[in-house]
Amino acid sequence: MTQNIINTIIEQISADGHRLTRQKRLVIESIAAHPHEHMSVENIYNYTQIHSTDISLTTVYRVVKFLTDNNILRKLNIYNDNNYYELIQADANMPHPHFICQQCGKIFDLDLNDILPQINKCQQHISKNYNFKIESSTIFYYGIGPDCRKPRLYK
Amino acid sequence: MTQNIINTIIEQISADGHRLTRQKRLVIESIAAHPHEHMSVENIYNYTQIHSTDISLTTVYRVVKFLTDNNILRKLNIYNDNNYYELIQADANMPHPHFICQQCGKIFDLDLNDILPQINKCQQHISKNYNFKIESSTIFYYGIGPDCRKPRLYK
DNA sequence: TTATGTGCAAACCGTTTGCAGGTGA
DNA sequence: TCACCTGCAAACGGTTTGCACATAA
Repeated sequence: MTQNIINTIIEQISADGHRLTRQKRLVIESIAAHPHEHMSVENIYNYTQIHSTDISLTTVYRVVKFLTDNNILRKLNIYNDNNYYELIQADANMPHPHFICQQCGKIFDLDLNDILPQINKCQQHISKNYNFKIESSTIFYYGIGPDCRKPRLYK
Repeated sequence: MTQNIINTIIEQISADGHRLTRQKRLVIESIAAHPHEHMSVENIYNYTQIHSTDISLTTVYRVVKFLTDNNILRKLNIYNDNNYYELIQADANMPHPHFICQQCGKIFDLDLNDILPQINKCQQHISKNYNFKIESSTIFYYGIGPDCRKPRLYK
């Protein structure tokens, strides 16, 4: 599973004629090992250090930029000023909202298959009424997540 | 109109027991004079300088933070790494999406009264299925805006 | 009068860059 | 071989902070 992700990315890189270095491989492995996390550059760097110190923070920045430019990673824009990245998988073109818990900071991916019709209706409305050509969207909901919603003490 | 906005904000500030200084007034006037723009701290600073040089960039940062903490401004999170701010008006609790033109960088406010039912349905779905308490949301669409969509040369 | 606000310069911190040396294809 | 990649240290740019002075209430 994780290995599949790694292989796919590596194939994509060489197919595009880019070099596969030790450092790129390290970053890719670190990201693919945590496919459902949203990681900052520093997070990724820390993961790489577990397996090898043979990579610098500068290079992680460069590889992350490389992966983002090549549509393997996507940069999220969350209001806490840190930049987070996530893997772009097969569902790349699906609207893909996130929920951020304001208490613990955890980021959740939302699967919106059930309400795709509503989402699409919104996009169509906007395209039509404003004459916009929509290429992508980022949707963040902020609030309190399930882990931080305290159970009632009595009912 | 603009004066209304200014008065409302000033009232709110003194009602909350905060001091009203020359500098705060300058920032508020600069923002209120352009109620439909999304401005960076530097933009705001530049507007203040038109009317008076009696304010520093540092103070603009501090006043913007003050206004944000007091729910007069809202910070937007757009992927181009600059922080932009907008006035929170009476419609504060309405979902309030934006569209960003990737060509010219212009930011558009979207009025979604017509499709509020769809929007609300999405939020309800998320709250229910994931057990989230949603407090706010930021929705950005990226693409090409009407000004940058070239007219066809022939049809 | 005095708690707060302000200006300046310096610190901060995430990110980028120049350069000399290393390495994948 | 050689174009591209990497590490280091230094630069960068937006933002914050410490401190002495100024000012609204």
